[in-house]
Amino acid sequence: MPDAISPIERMKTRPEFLAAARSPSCARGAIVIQARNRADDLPVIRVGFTATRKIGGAVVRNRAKRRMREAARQILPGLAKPGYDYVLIARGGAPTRPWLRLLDDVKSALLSLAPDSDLPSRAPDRAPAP
RNA sequence: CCAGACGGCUGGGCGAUCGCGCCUCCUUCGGGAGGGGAGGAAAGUCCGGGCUCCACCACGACAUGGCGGCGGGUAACGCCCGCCGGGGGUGACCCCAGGGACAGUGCCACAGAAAGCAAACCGCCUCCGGGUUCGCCCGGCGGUAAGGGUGAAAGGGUGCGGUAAGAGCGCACCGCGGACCUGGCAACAGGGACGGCACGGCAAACCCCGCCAGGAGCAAGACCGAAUAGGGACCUCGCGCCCGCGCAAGCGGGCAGGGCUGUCGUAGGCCUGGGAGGUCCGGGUAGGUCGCGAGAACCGUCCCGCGAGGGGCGGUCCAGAGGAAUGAUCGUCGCACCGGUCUCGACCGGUGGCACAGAACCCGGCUUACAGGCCGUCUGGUUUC
Repeated sequence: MPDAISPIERMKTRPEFLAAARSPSCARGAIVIQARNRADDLPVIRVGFTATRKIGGAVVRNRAKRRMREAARQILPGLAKPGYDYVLIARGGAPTRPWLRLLDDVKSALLSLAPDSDLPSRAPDRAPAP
């Protein structure tokens, strides 16, 4: 059933990111995820990645984006909702966090942001790994 | 073997499974196959160029900024090489903004009498006058710069002679200036008649001299080009009344009408005297394409040169993104660290250990960052033969 798999696209322009920034977010471990219901009829899932200069230089930022991109490639097809935009923001531990823990962070954050869960209250930030 | 100096290289290896962007080919348009995909600094953006557009389109002058031993290399440089001079080191070697102070102006703190025309604070000495306890003391006209003291620096230094005391006053050596000679393309080096010491330092103070520089930058710039709004031309429909010109189309003027004059009424002034639809044209925004990688290229080799480098021949094609690919995970080996065993050199186990760091138009440099490892040349010391 190929029609059940929604296409995943990349977000590229600044207005898209700004729109997502006003949406509910959830911080888990080394990442923060913002989810926005675009409220249009297109079933596509869109993803964007952000790593600010606060976490390091170009090497660290690129590494964080690559790991988030790989994690999104593995996790999103099962947990993302069609018609939504997701923005993954790297926190300090994103380049060095163990890979399986990083996958757990993404899964957990996506489940918290699922539209079924009432109360979009932000979960308290889990303490970073020791 | 130890310590050190200099130059160069490297920047984890192999494999498996997924994946990314680019190019070529195939395709049943779902995709598939193949190729190639970060650095020595890609960094800082500090110099020099290429390439674009703008300006002047010739050159010069001025201003501003930079550079500054000499010769060479180079497209060019503030870079590099060789040499010279000065300084440091036992040495290999390292360091130096290293033009001009008789073109001019200015400054030299503190201390000191005096800091640039030379002078004289404490002193020293002849002579004159006075005093005297006969050691000398006081005052004056002069001579002098040896000694003292200050300073970063006090108008050559040491010694001998000389003198009333002194003084390049004379002499020797050293230092300084130096016509000229020799060597060198030159910076400069060696010698040096003679001069008898006259000429202090600061140009990273202004300045002078010589040389070099127009400005902005790939978000440069070129091409294609929607939608919407606005501009122009043409066509169709519409266009109250009066006057003038005209056969007509139409043009001009006036009035009505509309707008503005904060609002309403009245009066006045100014502007306009109109609209709708369609087709086409040009400018131009979003967006797209180019610029965008075969070159001051890389590899090998030969020749020239001490070297930087230059030349010949042969071969190779080697990243081109645009919220930005070049990755993720695992295994194994290597290295490091920790723990244990022990036949002291290995073995076993563990590690959330393995440098600095990511192309963005492209080259040549400089500077800065960098775990570990490798190679070469040389110096000093030590041991053995």
